[in-house]
Amino acid sequence: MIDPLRIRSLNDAPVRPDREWVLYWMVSSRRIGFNPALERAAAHARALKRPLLVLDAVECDYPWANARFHACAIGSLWDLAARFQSAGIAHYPYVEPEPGAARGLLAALAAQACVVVTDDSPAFFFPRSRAAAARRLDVALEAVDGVGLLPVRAAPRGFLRAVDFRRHLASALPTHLGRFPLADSLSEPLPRAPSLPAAVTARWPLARPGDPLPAVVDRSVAPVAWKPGETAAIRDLRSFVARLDDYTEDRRHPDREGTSRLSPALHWGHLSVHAIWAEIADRCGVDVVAGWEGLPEPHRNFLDELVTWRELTHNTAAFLPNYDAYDSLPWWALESSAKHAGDPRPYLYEVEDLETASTHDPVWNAAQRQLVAEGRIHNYLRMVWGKKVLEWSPSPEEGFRTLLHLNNRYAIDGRDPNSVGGIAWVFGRYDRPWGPERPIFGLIRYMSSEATVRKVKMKEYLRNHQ
DNA sequence: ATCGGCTCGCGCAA
DNA sequence: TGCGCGAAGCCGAT
Repeated sequence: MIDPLRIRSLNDAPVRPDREWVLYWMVSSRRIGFNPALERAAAHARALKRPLLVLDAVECDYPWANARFHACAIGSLWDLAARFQSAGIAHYPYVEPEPGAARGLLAALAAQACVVVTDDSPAFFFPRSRAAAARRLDVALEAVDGVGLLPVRAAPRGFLRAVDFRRHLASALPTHLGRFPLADSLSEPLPRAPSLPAAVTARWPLARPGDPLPAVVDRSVAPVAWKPGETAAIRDLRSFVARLDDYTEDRRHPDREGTSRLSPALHWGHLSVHAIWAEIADRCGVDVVAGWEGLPEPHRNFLDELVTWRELTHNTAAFLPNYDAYDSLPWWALESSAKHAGDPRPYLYEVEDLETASTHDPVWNAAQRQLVAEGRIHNYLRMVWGKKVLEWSPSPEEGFRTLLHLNNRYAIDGRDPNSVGGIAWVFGRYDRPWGPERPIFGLIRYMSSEATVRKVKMKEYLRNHQ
């Protein structure tokens, strides 16, 4: 059974049992495994004895759209198309050829739907687009939260420190581990797939592999080697879990690639946290309901990153107003930064200097080059990368904006509560004051490129990104 | 190599 | 009201 705390009704319109199909408007959970929204839509279809239709649309003018992100979004269409076809589910892959072309498609499919189910997600443009749909549709619209192990909106409040969120997690998690979504949302038989309505496909033609990239999409950020889609994500997951024993030590060193690198798959919804925990639990021979307290240290460390930190940042996105704006940072950090607003900045860079990795600092330049070339920065260096932009910007507000810009434009896991959380941490969120009080930083935790080179193994990394 | 000090806010015990 | 302690650090003293 789907956890009722994951389901929200977004409008007052009724379920209309005499219509043609149940529509799943797939948005941020683009997967078949452990997808409570898809599971919910399938349950409606069985109860109403109607077929299931999945709308899987990629618009071309969402914020930060470019060729890199389009490749991520479109790549999963074909992975899903094959799997929906073999499950006998009608799948409507659509790639918008020009801005605004998709307008009306959801409504056209919803006009023949008994009920519409979509993904819940607290951030980016998703809340606005759901709200617009809720106003427009004449049929019940439900949002189902497949973000994490805990339903985001079931939290009693927003949490601003990991230690407090951990306490909440410890009390809430046992219940929710007992309400796992299905490993295969389509495991139970469904009514036969409808043929897609000709009047709709005539106006919004089905996407096909090899369709050209829409002309309007920004080509200046090129696709990267990361392979999108649930199938690839599960393969990557298994290979990571096999080397999890070394996680605690290896994740610190850029030369070792000990991190999971699963963050893009989580961001695009190609992989769920449930799938990751189930895979680890299975390999360790424990039941998912038992939790990970008894597992070895590397496993616990990874799950703390995956669950505590990831779900904390989603909690922040859902509960802290303007969570991605500078002035939502903690009071002590704003005050300390303000006190140092007049400090001289020995290095000041324009966004363009940063974007082209033209600073005096070889560590920072290497991280920025990795971001541009690969769409990611090694986790440890991502912190230093951020701290330096704080140091080299005319003001912390501008540094904050610059980091969001660089991250949203290049990172394949950007535009996500998690990466906003990482950037906000640079300016003090989730952290505490640290003496001694320094120029520019004030009491905000300081990091240096020089100490980083001493502490972590990154000779090859510096060679590879120059 | 390891250790303390730097500094603030919060939950909890008293 | 006091106490302990907290995402990833840094620096200097031992």
